[in-house]
Amino acid sequence: MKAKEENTELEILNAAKEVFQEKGMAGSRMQEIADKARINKSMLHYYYRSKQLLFEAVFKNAFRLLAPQLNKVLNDDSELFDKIRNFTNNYISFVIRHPYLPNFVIQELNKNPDFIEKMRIEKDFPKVEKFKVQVEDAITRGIIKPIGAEQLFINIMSLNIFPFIAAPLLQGLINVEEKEFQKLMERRKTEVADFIINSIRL
Amino acid sequence: MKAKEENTELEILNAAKEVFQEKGMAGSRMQEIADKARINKSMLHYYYRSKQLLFEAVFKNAFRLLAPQLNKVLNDDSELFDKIRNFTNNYISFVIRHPYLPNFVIQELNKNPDFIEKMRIEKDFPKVEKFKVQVEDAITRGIIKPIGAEQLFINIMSLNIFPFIAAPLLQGLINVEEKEFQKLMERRKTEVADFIINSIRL
DNA sequence: ATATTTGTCAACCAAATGGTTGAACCGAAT
DNA sequence: ATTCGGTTCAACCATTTGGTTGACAAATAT
Repeated sequence: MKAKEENTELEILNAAKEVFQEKGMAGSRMQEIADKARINKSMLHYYYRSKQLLFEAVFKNAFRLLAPQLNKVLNDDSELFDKIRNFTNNYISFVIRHPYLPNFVIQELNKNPDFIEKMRIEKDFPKVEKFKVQVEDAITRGIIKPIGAEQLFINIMSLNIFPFIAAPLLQGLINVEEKEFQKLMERRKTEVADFIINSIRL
Repeated sequence: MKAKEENTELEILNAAKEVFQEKGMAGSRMQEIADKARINKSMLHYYYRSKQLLFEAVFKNAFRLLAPQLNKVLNDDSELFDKIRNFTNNYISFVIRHPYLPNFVIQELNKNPDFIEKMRIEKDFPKVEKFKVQVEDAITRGIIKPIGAEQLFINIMSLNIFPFIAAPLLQGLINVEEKEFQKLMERRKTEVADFIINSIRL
């Protein structure tokens, strides 16, 4: 019965992912997850004991998916400008594959800031140190203007992540349909990198 | 008994604001709002009929508070660079006064994109047209490099709003305490404006 | 083949939750 | 003093919700 067991467990995790990421912890219902996984509600508790634990499993999975993306900026050996261009160009593809994920992680971290400490233990938890060295090095070598690595990192994240988090608001303000907004996002793949590099290049 | 009536109604709205903005629609409990307003739960329904309507009252209020901030970028007569510096410098003060507000608006708009249409009717709903003219004018006058007004607007919003929305995540990644993070945000008041202007200035 | 463990479900359960009701209360007008 | 409209609350109510139980089926081990 091994196959089936793992199957059900995974089926639950996938259903839970969909529901939790779309509606958040508070807005999600165990029944909806069970329905989506096409199993009985008892099964959820059989495999994950409680809503809280199921949620944490989903959250950890989500974070483990997001972390490598952040590490592309923080812990990659490529040259700074390439790195910025690469991340910016790739992030949109990531969002298309996991539309609710970044916002989900950010929101639940807002409601439960302690989670970040639990995540820090993980071996691939993104750290800023290496990036900091790289930025400071680029500054001393006269490649970019002086800027705090933290600020630059925040800027890269902001410019890439925010438009997707605030999509409905921005669509409303700019007054474009979803299709047109997607085109704007598509153009950002290159424009945002240029925007950043223009700003820091010497 | 007029005074008391308005008092209770306002007291409810304030309590509801606090609870809704911190926990979102789904995570909020009518009882908690009643407790915070120091009144009976029945009063909530007496004045606002249902959770949904109370929520919408809070949301509209929140949006009406946020709109003027956005209009400082979109519908202000000041010169482009001043405008960017001004907005960037002021936005942090706004967030300190209303820490949960921007995220609240964005989140609930995500869960209910139709809300933006209801808001568009309001007379001070921010529109991008005027800003667009200003940016295109600055481009033809050779003051800034070519850039879509929409992209520039998204960039300004991203760089200013995102750090507060993702504060717990960013704090975790950069590995600083709240105090230190606040200092980073304080520095952004000027640095973000420079970052933007550096990027677009000719 | 038999016992044992593992997986699945329908039926339940207690607590929480949004909402309702009816009576009491209060200030103002008659 | 009485009436009357608006205000307040305690007690209720129906439904939802996370979670449990006990029986049964399906594998696995003996």
